[in-house]
Amino acid sequence: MTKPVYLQLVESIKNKVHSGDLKPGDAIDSEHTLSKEFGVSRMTVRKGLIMLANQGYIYSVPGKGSYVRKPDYTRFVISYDEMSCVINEADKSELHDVKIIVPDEKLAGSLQISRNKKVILAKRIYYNNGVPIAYDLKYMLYHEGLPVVESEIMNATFPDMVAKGTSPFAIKKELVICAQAPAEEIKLLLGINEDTAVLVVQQKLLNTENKPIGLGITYFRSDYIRLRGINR
Amino acid sequence: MTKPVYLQLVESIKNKVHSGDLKPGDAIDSEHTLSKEFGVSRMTVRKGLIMLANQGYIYSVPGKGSYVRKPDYTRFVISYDEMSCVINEADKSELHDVKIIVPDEKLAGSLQISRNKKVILAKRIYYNNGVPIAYDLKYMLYHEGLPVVESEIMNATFPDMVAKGTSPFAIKKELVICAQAPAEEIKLLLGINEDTAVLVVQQKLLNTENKPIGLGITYFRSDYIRLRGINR
DNA sequence: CAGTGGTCTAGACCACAGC
DNA sequence: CTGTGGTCTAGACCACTGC
Repeated sequence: MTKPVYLQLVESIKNKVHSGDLKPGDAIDSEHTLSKEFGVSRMTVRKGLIMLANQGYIYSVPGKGSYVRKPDYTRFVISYDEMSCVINEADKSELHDVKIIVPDEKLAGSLQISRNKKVILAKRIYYNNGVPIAYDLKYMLYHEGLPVVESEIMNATFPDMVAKGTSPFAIKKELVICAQAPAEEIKLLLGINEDTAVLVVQQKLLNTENKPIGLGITYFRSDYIRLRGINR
Repeated sequence: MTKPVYLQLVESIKNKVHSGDLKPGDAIDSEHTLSKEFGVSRMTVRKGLIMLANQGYIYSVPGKGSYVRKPDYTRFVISYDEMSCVINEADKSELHDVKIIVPDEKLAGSLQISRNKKVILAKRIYYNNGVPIAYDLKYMLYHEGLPVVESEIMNATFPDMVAKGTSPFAIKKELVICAQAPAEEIKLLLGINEDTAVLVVQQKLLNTENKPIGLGITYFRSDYIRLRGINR
């Protein structure tokens, strides 16, 4: 079983880049040259170069050539899901409270709505082995005629809850991560004292027009959560 | 100025997915069908489909067809750099201490080295407008014949410091993010009390064989840091 | 002007799914 | 067997770059 030619070309160039044979800014041989070197058609060469470009190794300038890109050390991919990002996955979730509220100024600003709109607030606590490890608040725009039933709030994922009726692709999510010393309410709910901090993860859901349609804030016990990221 | 055909095809299918006309799991028309529909060659259709696959919209099964993928809400991209991720960028960095140490058991484990190897430890404090906002520890494997000079430690990025001599592409980074109540030492250095938590970001640098070659731990004042992530 | 990358074609052969 | 996606070719035309 032999690898397709365009993958061989990808590997060949990656090796030169990894070994330092090609350094950031260096020019790659032209597509014409590579097609002769590898004895393949230009389309096959292009397929490989496009893959290298997608993976951040090179970039191309029309009329000039292709060049090795400087790697970006600041981009990381993290996998975040409020139920499974804790050290030992949350095994139970308990609905603490659901109500319809009138937003205060800060929330109205976050959701970009006027303060006379109604908002659904669901409070939830996540457990691991009986230990409360996270306190979760979810704010959703309230729409007449689209009642939220408890089973949905318990079982659906946040995007599913908010995106009822629209395509799941029509949603963007933004995360904001920070640390806090726990407020009194949170100390009580999670059974911690001031020696334990909380990691706060805010999720904002946006529709295709970048209008907020939901806001989630999760307070994790610092001794039960670790977010992991990798680059590339 | 008219868009290339393969981009028109990409847009067309994205629209059907966004509108809910195509739902996750649904089959896309075959490449042959699409090439007739759009009046273009099959290679042009494939270029569009490959782009859609790269962007997570569809996946292809050889011998069967292409299908709409279920979106992944758990993947986020964050941009992290210890100097510029704070709310107002750190404007000054001060070297607090540099020394060569013998690792304790935990550090030796983290770096996967034996405890008789030497490690360089650089302690640093970041400031914003004169306020200390972060305390930073960097551990690097010590190699004879590769002296670390102070100017490098002050000015180089962490990967550059550690990767001297090797290609910058030959490095992977892993992040671990958590919250902590500040230890006494950190309270003093950052001038905070127990009402302020710290966000801890650990960076591990790995070479191509996945061996650790450097470890960085940064303690940020919780009131000065916010990490942001977006999906897709 | 010659060389470069970007787009596109009209075929071809293959391995694979499913009937 | 037919239909599917995966690979590949040998051309073509275009817009752009730099001389």
